[in-house]
Amino acid sequence: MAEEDLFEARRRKLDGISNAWPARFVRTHLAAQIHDEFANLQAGEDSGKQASVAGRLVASRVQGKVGFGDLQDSSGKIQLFVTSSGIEAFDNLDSGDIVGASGEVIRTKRGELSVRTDEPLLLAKALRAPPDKWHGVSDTEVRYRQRYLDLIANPEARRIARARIDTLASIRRFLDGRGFQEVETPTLHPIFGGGYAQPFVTHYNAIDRDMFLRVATELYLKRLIVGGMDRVYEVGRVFRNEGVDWKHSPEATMLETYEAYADYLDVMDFVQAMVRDAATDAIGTTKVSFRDADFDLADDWRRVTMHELVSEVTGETVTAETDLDTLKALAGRHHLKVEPWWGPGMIVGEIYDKVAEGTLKAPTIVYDYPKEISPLAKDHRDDPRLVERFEAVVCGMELCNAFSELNDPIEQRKRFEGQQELREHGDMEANPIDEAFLEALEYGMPPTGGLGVGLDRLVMVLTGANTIREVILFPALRSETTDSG
RNA sequence: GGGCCGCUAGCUCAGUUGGUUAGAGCACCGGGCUUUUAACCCGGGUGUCCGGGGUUCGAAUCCCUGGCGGCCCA
Repeated sequence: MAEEDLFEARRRKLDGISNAWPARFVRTHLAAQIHDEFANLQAGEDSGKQASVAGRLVASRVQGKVGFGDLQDSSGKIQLFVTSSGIEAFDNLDSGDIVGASGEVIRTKRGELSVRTDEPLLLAKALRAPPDKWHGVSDTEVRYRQRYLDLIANPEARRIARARIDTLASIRRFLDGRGFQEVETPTLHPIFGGGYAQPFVTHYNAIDRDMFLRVATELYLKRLIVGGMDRVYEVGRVFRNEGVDWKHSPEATMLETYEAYADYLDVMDFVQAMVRDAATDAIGTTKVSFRDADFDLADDWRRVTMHELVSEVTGETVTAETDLDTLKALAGRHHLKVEPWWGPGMIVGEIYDKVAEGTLKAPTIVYDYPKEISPLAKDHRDDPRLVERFEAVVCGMELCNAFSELNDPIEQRKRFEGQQELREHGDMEANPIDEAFLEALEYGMPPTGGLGVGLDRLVMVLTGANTIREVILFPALRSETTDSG
C-alpha cells in the first residue's frame, strides 16, 4: 500500500470516534511501577488491583475475541490484555497510537504481566506508522533528522539520552555540593575569545554591529571571579565554525568551572572526582569501554608532562630547552608542516597534537604546556617557558582543558599581542585583544584554577558512543533538499 | 577541501553479465482464530530504484553531473 493510502487508512479510523483527541488522561502507574509492584504475581493470577496506564502502542496481537498490545511509556513496556467488549475498539487502533487503558493488573497464563481492560482508549492518533517493530530504524540519517523515531524504536538511543541527563545532574550536584554557583553569561560576544577556534558571526540589528557566537565562556566567568564570585560554573553551548568529525560538533556543550585560590594541581584532583561521580550516577559503574579501550575511571589518571610524552612517543629527548632547529628536524621526520614563524613551543604542541595525543588510551593528564600555545594560562612556577596547564585525554580525545589562570594583566596583554601576531600571519583562530577583559584583570583577579570540560565528550566516554552525534539529540546536518541538478 | 562507500516499497533489505511485468520479510488491507508476545493460517501487492543528463534496441544496473548520508584524511 502506498504511503498516502497508509496515511488515509489510519485517518479514516478516526471517523467514528467522538473524542479522538482528548486533553487529559489520568495515569496511576508507569509500566515500570507495575513491574515493581506486581513482581510476585503468579502466572494466571489476578491481582485484584486496578491500574491506569498510557503510552504508545508499539505492537498488537489480536486473537479472535481477545487481544494483546504492548504499551511503551517513558519507563518501559507493559502488556494490555483486551477482552470481549473492548476488542472492537482495540481492533480500530494502529501501532504507534497513543493509548490509555484502565483495568485490573493480572499475569497471563503465559506469564506476562498485563493490564486487563475492556475499553482501550485512543488518546492521540499516529497517522504515520512507527518504525519497523523488529528492525527499528537503523538509517543514521533518519535517526539524526528524526530523533523521535530513534527514541521510540531504539533502546540504545534512550539509554544515551538518559545517561546524558544523569551526567549533567550529577555534575551540578557535585559542583553545588562544593559551593559553586551556576551562572549564565552572554552567548553573543563583541570579541571572540577564550578558545582557539573560528567563530560564527551574526549581526546585532539594534546596535548595528557584527557579533560572534561564543567559542568559550572563559573570559566572562573570569570577570565574575574578579567580581568576588569565588566559585562559579556555567554549562553552556559553545559554537565553533569548523568541521564535523567523530569528536567535533560545531555546537557543543561545555562546562567551565573557576575556583579562586586553587591552582591546576587542585583542578586535576577535582576533575577526576567529578568524572568518577558522574560515571557512578549516570551508568552505575566507573568501568567503561570506549572505542578500543577498557578502563576504570576510578583509577588514578596517569600524569605526564607534554615534553615527557613527546619524548616517549618520538623516542627523542624533548624538553623546554630543546632548540628550534632540533624541533623542526623532528617535526620533519614525522612529516609535519611547520610554519616559518613558529617558535619551539608551537612545534612541540604540533608534534604532541599530531603524533602523541592519538596514542593515549586510558585517561591521561598531559600537563605543563608551552607558553606560546596557551595564551590564558599562568606562567609555570618553575619554568617561564611553560605554563600551568593540563588536558585530560581519553582515546586520543581531549576531555578537558585546565589552567592555573593567568591573572597578571600585564602578562596577559603580552600574550594577546602574541596572538595578534599569529592573526597577522593568517591564523584566524588566534584570539584578538580583548581590552574589556584586560581592564577587568587590572582591577585584580585572585589566583584561580579554571577548567573546561567537553560534556558531549564525557557522555561519549561514559556511554561508549563512538561519535559525538550519538550523544547530541539533534546533531547538525545539511538541509534535506529536493533540488535537482 | 580530498579519497572511498552508500541511497531500491512505510521500515529492514535482496536484485546475477545491461534483458520479460523490480522482489522478500515486516507493516498495511480483507477473512479466520478466546492467552498472545517478531502470534499464527488463507488471500491481496504497495515503487520518482535519490534528482538531472547521456550511452544503448533495452538502464535499478554503465557513463557524466548534482543532492544527502557514512567512514577515513586534511
